[in-house]
Amino acid sequence: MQQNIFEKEFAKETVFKDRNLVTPHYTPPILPFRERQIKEMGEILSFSLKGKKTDNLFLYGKTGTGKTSVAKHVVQQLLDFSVKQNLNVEGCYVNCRNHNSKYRVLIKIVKDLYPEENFLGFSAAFVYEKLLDYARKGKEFVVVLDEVDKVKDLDELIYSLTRGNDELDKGSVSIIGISNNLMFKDRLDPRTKSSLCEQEMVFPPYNAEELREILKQRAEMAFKSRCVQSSAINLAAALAAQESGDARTAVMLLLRAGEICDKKGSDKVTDEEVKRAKSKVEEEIILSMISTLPKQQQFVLYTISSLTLQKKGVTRITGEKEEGVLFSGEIYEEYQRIAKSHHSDIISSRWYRQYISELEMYGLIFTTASGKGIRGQTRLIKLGFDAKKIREILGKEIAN
DNA sequence: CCTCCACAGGAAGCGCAGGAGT
DNA sequence: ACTCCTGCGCTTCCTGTGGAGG
Repeated sequence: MQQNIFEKEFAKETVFKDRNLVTPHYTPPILPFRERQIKEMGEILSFSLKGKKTDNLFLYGKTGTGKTSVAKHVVQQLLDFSVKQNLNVEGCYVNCRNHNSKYRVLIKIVKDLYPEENFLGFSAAFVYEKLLDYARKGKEFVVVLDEVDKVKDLDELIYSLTRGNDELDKGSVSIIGISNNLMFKDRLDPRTKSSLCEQEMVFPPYNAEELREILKQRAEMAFKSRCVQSSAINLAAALAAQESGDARTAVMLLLRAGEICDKKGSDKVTDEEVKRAKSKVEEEIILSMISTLPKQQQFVLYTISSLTLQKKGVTRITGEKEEGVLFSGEIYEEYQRIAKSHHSDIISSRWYRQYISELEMYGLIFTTASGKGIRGQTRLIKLGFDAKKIREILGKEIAN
């Protein structure tokens, strides 16, 4: 008799108790080291329970610092409490990466309010009225806009949402904006800025100590008991902390390490698996950052990684030596050659500089102003990740 | 000291796509 | 269906800057 192909997979030994709990989507019920932010946010939102409009709130901090988790957590608690006490508070979460225009955000909100109806195709004004109708029933409405910097016409969205408050005598609309881009705030229309940022909260990165606690807590929930060595947790925390203090990377390390264990039939996560997971997670992070970049920007980054591999280092006139540092100008020249050889257009040097600034913002490269020993004013550019990996990944990306 | 270098980065404008208004 | 409008990606043009070199 032939064996069902799933039988073997199903019976396979695993170190996981519940694998879902170490995926990035999962929000744990307890958020360590964010008590202050939770309390502060709770205080701000509590006004809605008394039937008042709460201040709009803007959260920022790097990726994996718990912004989304805290926001979801507090809003959920608010809604739970509201239901229990029979109060008129309503909330909604929108990820603006998927809903990246005023219209799409409004559609998403209204669809959450009226799940059985479909508003796709209706005019923006109609959808907006629908939203106000809802608030007119005396609802205090809290909208969480995650990755709010991705909205194309953000000024108008914020304006529309806040304008609602003037037209309503009962009920209100409050906004919680989340962003990991600090610069973005300064590019906003001053009016938008002042209304969105009535209150602000900063989320600092976690340090190694804090990450260790977080991972310990997750490991206990997600893995079978005694399947994860404590030294492995320490290592994962240390690795994530020196990279960025990003809890998401730290958790991903644990997840991939566990998967590596399962694959080779081992029943214990040790330093060895974490080390191997590190390279895998790094690749995933690089790929997720790189794949959405414009083609020309990919060429620029590819050029930087190629040159980094070719050159051993720059000797300054002062005698000190630095590894893997490139001049802005030489990159642009090489970029033109590479783009040409791919029969691609070539961007102007001005726009190239713009791309360089963006790459720095994403943390893919580091730049420093040329100081003593270098003639003229230029930027010295250094890769933020392993050159070989970036070139390898980009090579595939550019090919298609 | 002045001049030149090798860029940085602001301002203005251009062509295009996609949405709103009619 | 048609114009009009607007944001976006990009170019062109330009002024600014810190140090090298004479």
